[in-house]
Amino acid sequence: MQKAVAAERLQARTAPEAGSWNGGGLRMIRWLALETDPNTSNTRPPDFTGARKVVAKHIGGDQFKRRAAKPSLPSVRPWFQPRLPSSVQGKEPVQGDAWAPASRPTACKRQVFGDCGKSSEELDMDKVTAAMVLTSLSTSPLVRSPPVRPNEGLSGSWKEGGGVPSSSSSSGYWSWSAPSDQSNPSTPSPPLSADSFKPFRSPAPPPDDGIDEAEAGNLLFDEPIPRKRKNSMKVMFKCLWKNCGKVLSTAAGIQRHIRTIHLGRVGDSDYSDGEEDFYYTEIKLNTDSVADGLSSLAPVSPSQSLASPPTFPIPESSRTETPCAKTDAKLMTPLSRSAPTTLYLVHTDHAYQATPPVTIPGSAKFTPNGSSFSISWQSPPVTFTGIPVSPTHPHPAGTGEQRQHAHTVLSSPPRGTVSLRKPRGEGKKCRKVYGMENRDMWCTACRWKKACQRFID
DNA sequence: GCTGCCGGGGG
DNA sequence: CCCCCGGCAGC
Ligand SMILES: [Zn+2]
Repeated sequence: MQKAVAAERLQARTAPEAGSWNGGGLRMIRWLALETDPNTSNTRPPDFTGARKVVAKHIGGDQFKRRAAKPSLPSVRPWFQPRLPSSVQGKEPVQGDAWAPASRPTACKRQVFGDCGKSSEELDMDKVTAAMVLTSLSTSPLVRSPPVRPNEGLSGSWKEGGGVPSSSSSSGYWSWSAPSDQSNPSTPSPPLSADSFKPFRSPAPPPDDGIDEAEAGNLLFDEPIPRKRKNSMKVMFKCLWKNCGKVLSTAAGIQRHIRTIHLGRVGDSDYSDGEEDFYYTEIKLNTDSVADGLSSLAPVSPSQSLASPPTFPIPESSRTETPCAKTDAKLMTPLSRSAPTTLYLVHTDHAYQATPPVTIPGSAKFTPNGSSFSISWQSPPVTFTGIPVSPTHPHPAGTGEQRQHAHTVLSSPPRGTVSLRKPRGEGKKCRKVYGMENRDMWCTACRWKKACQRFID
């Protein structure tokens, strides 16, 4: 079996240049395949060392060239023997249910959140967003970014947007509006209408924001769970001013409201200079928007429950925020177990720990043509989340703090010309494992400087 | 600099 | 065919 896989893989990876391989390569594959099996290696003539005519050139190229084989047989064996099983095991986890065991603990974490139905990122995002919104209503990452909010703990993505006020309009206002918007403690500035502000108000904003977020998510990944609503909703305009949740049915109205109430513009004097735009957003209201809003926040959303088999009740819901965020990458695994999105997630996971592109196809034919690529690039981005803790991803991206992962990010990856070159095997190969001195123990492929057949990625 | 390995070549 | 190696590219 392994052989088959190995061979296939070899073929697959070389597919792009299949032509060359077809020639002699294929043949070689066949051959190498035989050798792949641990047992077969034993089969090799015991005098394999003797076979080598080469003596040591000098240590170069492959470093030390084939040095006169030492009487390694007996001594080597023990080394080699144990190796095999290990190698097998080594790959087992990756391909198989490596995650199965580990999943349990992580799963718990996930559960805490109570939302297991959807993709973790999305959830996180939702969460985060919701939290933010609650804290200070006024946000709509995608659309109009609210002024300010310089240091945002969580997704710093929009920071940019917020930080940069529209050039037009009086910057003076910005100066003070910023602090006000930021945090509740001391908020002298906005003379908002005290009436409309109260804990109750909060729920209102979240819904729409949440929706936006969610929809964004839809764009990025495919949303498994059907979102209710969508039909019969009316467009309203909501004031995003800190504690003002005023909702008006007309843009003009909301603008006026903002201009007069929040921006302190006197009377009607000047028409909208556009600044108001930043303080309101249009929302689609459903009859029971409130209920919805709550549900999105509460872990017991109906839609979600459907997807998640909540094994554990997990009462407390306290600050699980942070931990969850940090684990987001891993969370996917456990989640996959239960969620319908399994396949997709699994892919991600594997791609993550194994190797990016071409290697993924465990067994399927998979041709290096257009569509398939999506897989390769998809995985990385998926893991993203603007959250600080960017896991172990190769993409250094240089700046650790860089914000702006942006939702747009997704669009870029696919484009491209793919066939870059092979990603290059990840794990250690014979050469590294056994070392030059034990070259005899290498798999044939390695000895021939071909793709290793023993330690396949 | 080391590794992995493609592509090419020699016997 | 079997085997080797130059040389490139990722790390
Ligand atoms: Zn090998």
